[in-house]
Amino acid sequence: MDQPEKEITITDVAKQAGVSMATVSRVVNGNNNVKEITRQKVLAVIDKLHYRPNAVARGLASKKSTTIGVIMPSITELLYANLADGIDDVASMYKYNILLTSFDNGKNEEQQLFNSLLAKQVDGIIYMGEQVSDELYESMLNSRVPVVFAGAVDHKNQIASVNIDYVTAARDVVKLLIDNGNQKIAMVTGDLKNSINGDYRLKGYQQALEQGGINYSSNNVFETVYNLQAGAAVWDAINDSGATAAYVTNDLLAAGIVNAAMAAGKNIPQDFEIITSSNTILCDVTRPQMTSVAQPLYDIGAVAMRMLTKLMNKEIVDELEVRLPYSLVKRDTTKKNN
Amino acid sequence: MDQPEKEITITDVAKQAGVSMATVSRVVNGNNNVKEITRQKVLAVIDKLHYRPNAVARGLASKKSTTIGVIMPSITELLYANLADGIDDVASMYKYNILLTSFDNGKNEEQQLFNSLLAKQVDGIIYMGEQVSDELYESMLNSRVPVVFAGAVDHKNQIASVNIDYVTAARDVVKLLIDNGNQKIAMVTGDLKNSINGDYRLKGYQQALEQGGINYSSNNVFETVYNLQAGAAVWDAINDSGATAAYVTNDLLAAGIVNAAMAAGKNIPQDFEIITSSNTILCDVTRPQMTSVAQPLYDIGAVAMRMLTKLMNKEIVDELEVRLPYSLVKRDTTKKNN
DNA sequence: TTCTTTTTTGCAAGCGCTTTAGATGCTAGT
DNA sequence: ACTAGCATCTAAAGCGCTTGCAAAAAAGAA
Repeated sequence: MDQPEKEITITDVAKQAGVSMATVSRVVNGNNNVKEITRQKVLAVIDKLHYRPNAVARGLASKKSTTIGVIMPSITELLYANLADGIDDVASMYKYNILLTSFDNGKNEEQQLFNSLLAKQVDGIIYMGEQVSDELYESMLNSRVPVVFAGAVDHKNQIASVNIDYVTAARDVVKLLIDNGNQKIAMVTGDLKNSINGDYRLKGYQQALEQGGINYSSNNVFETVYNLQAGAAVWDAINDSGATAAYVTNDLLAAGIVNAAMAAGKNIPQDFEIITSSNTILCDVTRPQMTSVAQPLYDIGAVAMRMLTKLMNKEIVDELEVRLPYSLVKRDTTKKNN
Repeated sequence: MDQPEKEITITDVAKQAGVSMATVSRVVNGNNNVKEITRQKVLAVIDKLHYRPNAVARGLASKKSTTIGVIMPSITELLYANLADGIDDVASMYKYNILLTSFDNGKNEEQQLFNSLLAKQVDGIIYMGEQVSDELYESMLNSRVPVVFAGAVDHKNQIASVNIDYVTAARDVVKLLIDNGNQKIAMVTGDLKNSINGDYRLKGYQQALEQGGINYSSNNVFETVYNLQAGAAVWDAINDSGATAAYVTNDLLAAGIVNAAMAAGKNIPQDFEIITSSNTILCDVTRPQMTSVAQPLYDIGAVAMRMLTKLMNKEIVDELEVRLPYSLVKRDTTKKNN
């Protein structure tokens, strides 16, 4: 009884059903060239034997693994978790499995992850990192399988990507802060080498200032890391700078700032306004609740995955660089107008 | 140039290096039976050709995929994300890739996910769901590959699992609430059919009450779902019940309650105390910050994965049911004693 | 040197499935 | 009855790699 019951293979099914392997294969793969009665016969045997095709063998023979690779920074960051959620749903909708790899920021192991995914013969890859090295970029361009960026920008615009327009999003919210009467607005950001921050958001911030007739000063840009402590730590500097509002690029960081400001006795939003950038659940948890750019994270992931299916399928993709609409969710860290 | 440059295979390497495939295979797999000079020669060719072994072919030939499957509820729930984080780290430490599958609670698709993972020839599976159907349980027991539960209990204690002692954890915190002078303590929980809630935590809650000489009443047990709105929604009922403290089984739910109570003008912790159960980042984000059972989520995931490696390796595992120590992190939703 | 051992290699048989080329059996047309 | 034309099906060649077995080479032993 307890002996490792031999796995049943396509041969077993073929034998029992009195047909060839090829026919079983056709039935399993839904190929039409099988007489209905034969199909039934085969299906019956499959059912009886609990036959389950070996996906590895299938992959080797067909050169398709029905598996996609996902490269992401920490899975515990809500931003990425939400993107992954969208990817996952669409992937399973199209019967793809997900090979998940994440990297500790810093170590340049992304290239390695990428290679290992290729070695596993994934049919496509979704990348959600922050900055790709030239080498990795090169690998992606020459890759045998399609690559799509989700929530990550390709400055050279050669790789498919799904994002929101970070520039206008930043500009919009900073404009709102200006309209609300703020003259000195801090931008609190993560690594500026990440071009979403350093190129796009910063540009939007600067554009808004310019349009509002406010001089830009790098002194108002606070570069730090994405965690609560950093938020608390940076608060004093922000406050000392005389800023009356802050545009923050990360919800957790923003939560830290909100709490630090509250603890310092600031009255939010009357004395200080804050807008954050991802609209994760954290925006609803803090008190006051945070106004935020609402990135359609789930959708970004979902659309990226959908795009990948098309690419894998050699279908034409009209637009390589997709920009999904974002909105602004006003909560309680910004003043209510009229 | 743009023609799909043929993938280089072990044959190419063998030919170029003037050795047999077998030798190349040995070199690649670190088999010792290769003369050093030969090894160097082969490695040089591998390097030159950028040879990368096809993991699928390897898997088929060796019957090992160096891939494990992970079955989890929503990836966006911090609890699971943290478990997954630990799993991921240890998995990559042991060179395993992760095939991630998640399910929308409710639909009984877990069995299907399990089967699809087996079809993909994973070498082992980590399960993090809440309740396994009898059918699925049976499949797991008879599975060709080992299965480990992470943060999920096996009431029948036949499948390897890693958890904390939910009973004593619940008892401890409820005892603390009693010691703090509360006579009527609510338990706010998710689905009681999930045995972590319905069997373990509830039991701990009851034990603490009993030891404190307080009568248990199911009226003080509030069963709901895990989100912010539910927390807000259940608050009135809790308050009306006359409870002066609550033991909550989920951080997001707890955050909802904290905020609702504060909004209702309650003074926390003087008027109302709250203890939650997972010590995720949410505990630090709310104001007041939440006292919580500190489940070592990352470690649970890591240990589960480590156990799985042993199981996959046919090593002996002394204890099938691992209980990791938990602690209690006192923050500001409970009174400071002296 | 010759015979053993031991170390290195190569051969070739699969792993379980897909897929192409061609066989077989039917139906219909003439 | 004979053949063309389809619908079905089978045979068998891989897919790229691992691995047991045996041969070849190298190293000792006598």
